[in-house]
Amino acid sequence: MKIELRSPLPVYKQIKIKVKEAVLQGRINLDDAIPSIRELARDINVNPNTVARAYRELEHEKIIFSRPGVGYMINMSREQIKERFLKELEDELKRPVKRFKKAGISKDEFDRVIKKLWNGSGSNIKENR
Amino acid sequence: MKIELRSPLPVYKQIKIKVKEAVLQGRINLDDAIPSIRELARDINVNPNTVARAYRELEHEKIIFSRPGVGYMINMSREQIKERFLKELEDELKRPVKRFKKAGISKDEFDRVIKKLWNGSGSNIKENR
Amino acid sequence: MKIELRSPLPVYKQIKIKVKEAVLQGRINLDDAIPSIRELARDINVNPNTVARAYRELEHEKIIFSRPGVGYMINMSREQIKERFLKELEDELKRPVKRFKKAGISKDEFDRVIKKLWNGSGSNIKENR
Amino acid sequence: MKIELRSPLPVYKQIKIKVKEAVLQGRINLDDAIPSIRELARDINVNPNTVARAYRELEHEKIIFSRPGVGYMINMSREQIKERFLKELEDELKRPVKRFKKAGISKDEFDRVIKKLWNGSGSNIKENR
DNA sequence: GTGGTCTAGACCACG
DNA sequence: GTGGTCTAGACCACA
Repeated sequence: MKIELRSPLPVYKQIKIKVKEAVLQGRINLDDAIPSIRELARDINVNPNTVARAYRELEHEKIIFSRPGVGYMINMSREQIKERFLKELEDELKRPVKRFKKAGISKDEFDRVIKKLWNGSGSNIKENR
Repeated sequence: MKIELRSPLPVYKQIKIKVKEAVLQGRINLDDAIPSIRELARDINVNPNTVARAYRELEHEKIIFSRPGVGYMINMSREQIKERFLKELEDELKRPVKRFKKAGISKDEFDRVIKKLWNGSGSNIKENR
Repeated sequence: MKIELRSPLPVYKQIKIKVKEAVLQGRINLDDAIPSIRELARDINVNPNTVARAYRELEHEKIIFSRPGVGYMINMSREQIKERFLKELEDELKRPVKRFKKAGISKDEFDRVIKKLWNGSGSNIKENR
Repeated sequence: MKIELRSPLPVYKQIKIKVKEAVLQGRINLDDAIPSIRELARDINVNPNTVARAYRELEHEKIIFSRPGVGYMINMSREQIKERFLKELEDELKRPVKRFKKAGISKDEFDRVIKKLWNGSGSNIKENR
């Protein structure tokens, strides 16, 4: 797991995303254990409180669950998480799309941008909050 | 100009967007004056410092220029601002699109979401920062 | 006389410079009249108060003098004004030169920049305050 | 870091320069933390808002980056900052040099002034904005 | 009147 | 503790 420190996206949110992505990519599955808070914190070199916050929220979203004394496990199927993920991304796209329209930019130009973004996928540092 | 004080989008950023939109929509043009800091602050009921910050940043982006003792004027043609605006929105869309791909979501599903967003354009209060 | 409205250099200071330059370039001479406040204000499309301020300061510097009922005349020889002008420019160059040195930039690099500036002289809008 | 409160150069601009100089002089390096807003504000006895403004602008210039909850870090190599610094100083010198030429002053006289400025480097209080 | 800088102090999110 | 936003109000220079 790689955290982007220069990103304005808070670290705890980045961690949440990474966990979900790991399931979506099939790297971990339902009932699998995920790294302990302290282990992960050491690995990615962040404050354990930050990892704890990410896990706490994931637990609250019922994506993971904690087995005291054992650790955290995945609590949701890939399909369910995918559904959630789609909804989140949709929310994130809402505002820019709305701004496109409000600025009087044509659907053609919009489609061109979207296509360009889908095809070109180089790594980039900047993130949205 | 209407500002959403409860939006997670900071007020000063909302102001910046509104000014750009006003040019894109042809409501103000190159060399036109925009409302004075104090006037706009009164109008939208925020502190003058907040408006000043928005204007200052627009000035750094060369979208407007200041004439101390006179006011702020538009410094960029509609076309130039449009270009900038497109780039900004593209940047804002980059991350979510990349996450779409990373999550192994198909182009079909992606297109479906995009289409839905473009068509359904009702106002919504929830925004991302 | 052309005033650069987009410049951060206040208009009244630009006017002062222009008057001095006119003498230095031999376009006006000792005891010649310069445009009246209202005339100049109309010409360059600025507030008469602004021209008045420029003239007042020029008078205070003994570069012009007013003959009530007649107008303003040049009060200083080209040579004297040149001397003043040199001193002013020297003052203006002081700070950047100092910063060059403080930043640990070599004399060679400095000389290269100076040479480049002296040779390349295209028009530019930006000014220092 | 020493700030001249009486200088016509605004405090926030002085802070920006000091940060850049610190990197140029090798006192701080890429990825190093710089003093926190509140700490620096206390040290140089100015309001935290003033420091925040300086840092914010440095961030927009990509000289530093912020990790909310952690602090600000240097985001640019010494070489990159040097390049920027040179360009800034060049911009600052442009106007006065142009005026030298416009006033019909010879290259010899100009070189004499430049040489004098480079050699005589005593501290001086008067500064241009 | 205008913009530009600065202070004092509040409240929030992040780690 | 850190940064980020915002308010309230002061003082200055410019037109």
